[in-house]
Amino acid sequence: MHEELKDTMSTQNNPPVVQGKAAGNAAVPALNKRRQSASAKERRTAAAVSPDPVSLDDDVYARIKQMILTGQFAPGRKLAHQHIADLLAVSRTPVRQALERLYQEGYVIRIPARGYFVAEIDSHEARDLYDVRAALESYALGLTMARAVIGEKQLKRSAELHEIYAKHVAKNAIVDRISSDRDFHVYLASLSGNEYLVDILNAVFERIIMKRRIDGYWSSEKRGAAGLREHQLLLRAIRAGDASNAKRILESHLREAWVQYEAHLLQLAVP
Amino acid sequence: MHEELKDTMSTQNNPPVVQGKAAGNAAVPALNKRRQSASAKERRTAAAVSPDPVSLDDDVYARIKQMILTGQFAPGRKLAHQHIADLLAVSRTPVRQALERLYQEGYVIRIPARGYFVAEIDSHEARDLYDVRAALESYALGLTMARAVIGEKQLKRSAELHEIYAKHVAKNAIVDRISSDRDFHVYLASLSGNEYLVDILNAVFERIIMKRRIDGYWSSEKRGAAGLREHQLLLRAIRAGDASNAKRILESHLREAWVQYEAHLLQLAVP
DNA sequence: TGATCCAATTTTGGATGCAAAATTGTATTA
DNA sequence: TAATACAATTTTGCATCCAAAATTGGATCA
Repeated sequence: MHEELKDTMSTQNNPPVVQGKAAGNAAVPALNKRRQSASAKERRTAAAVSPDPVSLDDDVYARIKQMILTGQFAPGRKLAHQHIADLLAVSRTPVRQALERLYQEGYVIRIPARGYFVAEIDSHEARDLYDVRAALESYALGLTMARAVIGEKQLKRSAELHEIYAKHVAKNAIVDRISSDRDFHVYLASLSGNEYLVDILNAVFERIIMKRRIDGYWSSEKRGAAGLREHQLLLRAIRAGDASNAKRILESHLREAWVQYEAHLLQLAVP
Repeated sequence: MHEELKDTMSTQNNPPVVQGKAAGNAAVPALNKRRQSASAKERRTAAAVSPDPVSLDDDVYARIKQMILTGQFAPGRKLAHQHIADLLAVSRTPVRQALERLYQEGYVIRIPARGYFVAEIDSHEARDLYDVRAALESYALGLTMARAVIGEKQLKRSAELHEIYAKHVAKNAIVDRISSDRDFHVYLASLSGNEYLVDILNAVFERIIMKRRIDGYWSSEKRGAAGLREHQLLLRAIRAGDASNAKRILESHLREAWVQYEAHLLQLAVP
């Protein structure tokens, strides 16, 4: 036990005015705005002018995360404080701060006296991710159909996102296709009104996309086209207010996506 | 852009031997062992003897979190570095590190140049939490029934956890009841084999329990007894391999739990 | 009495210092 | 040549220092 712990939930310190929002994010990726850097010295002064008083922490965090997501920092790679600090031209403090955050989010692992390393994702975890994704999306859809009122605006927006996705499929623009697919799905989930769920779903998507990038899995054109049709069916069912059908379509869509990916993983493992 | 970024996913640095496990935790609470402290100076030397080389960071993190969960640090309260550091007899560095982690997990909010504050949870978020809980548990149960083989060992363990819960209900040991209820549910979810899901579920539970503590909601004895019966029915259905029935029971169990809590929240809001 | 400005103080956010532990590289020995 | 020992170097993990910003507490003025 420790001394002087008479300091409990006493009256001390009034809550700040803000409160209430901004909370509510466990499995959460950056809700934090980003900046494309500027050296440490610049910052202090620049911040006064710029309408973007983001801390250096956030900046460093975003940049390291980006490097991990894009594969510039490969899985397993060691992330030494000094090295990263030199690379980004900052001191070690914000780097540690950022690594801690990434550790919490699971992008990085930490071995007590040995440091931080970019996390690996095995195929077992990939399956877990797909399952969590299905759990969340499916439940969100149920909520949406059951209690949210889907207005014209929402339908229009869904269709819009669908169109964007379609365009990328047509152009076979791989990276854009994947990110617009994500946008479509996350938007649908967001109609449930459950922000917490959406936050987690976003984090899950980010990891799935990272894993896919690592595995070089961009799925086939055939899958892209099928996905397109499935989205279309899903939208139709939603529009029709047919909850059970919508759910069925979504679940089979997600299952199919996983099956294809799994096949790719197995293929990687064999030769 | 930045200089010297020719340092990409180059060969530099071999992966550490460990890897592979230990990863896979986004919405994750402490997977980290704890220690009941010891001042900074003690640590270095003590660590050599103690078989518990946990960092001070982890310790501070666990202790602050505990204080938040138990309400010693009330929602909205400001968490100033120096103040906490004095309280725990460490320097500000590990405190900042810990606060950052708590921020990432959503227990604390951060306002850029103003500091950290214990997060509030509104009733809207409480509902979101219950929904995410339902999404995860329900899906996990589906997975378990569909692909996991539930052996005698698992059934026995479930029954055991159920018994423990029953005992606490009987003794009306409130805190124990809640935590054993959590153990029961998390164990069932873990049978799905999806660790990622379990991690998130644990985080969700932790927040729900915190929120309930804040609201002084320990649920009625009546609800405790009903919950007990529902658990029993659930176990029976699982044992019988009746997936759809099990799922139905679980979902209604969770719905009921929420309805009761919601009633409490409404009651709080009115008078 | 109540609002406004300003100086003193606190607090944040970041940089650096430093001891212990881990890693690496080299020489010595078998 | 291969294994071990050990010294030099790096890295972690925590403490401390410091400038800029925010907060506080008066004093001043209306």
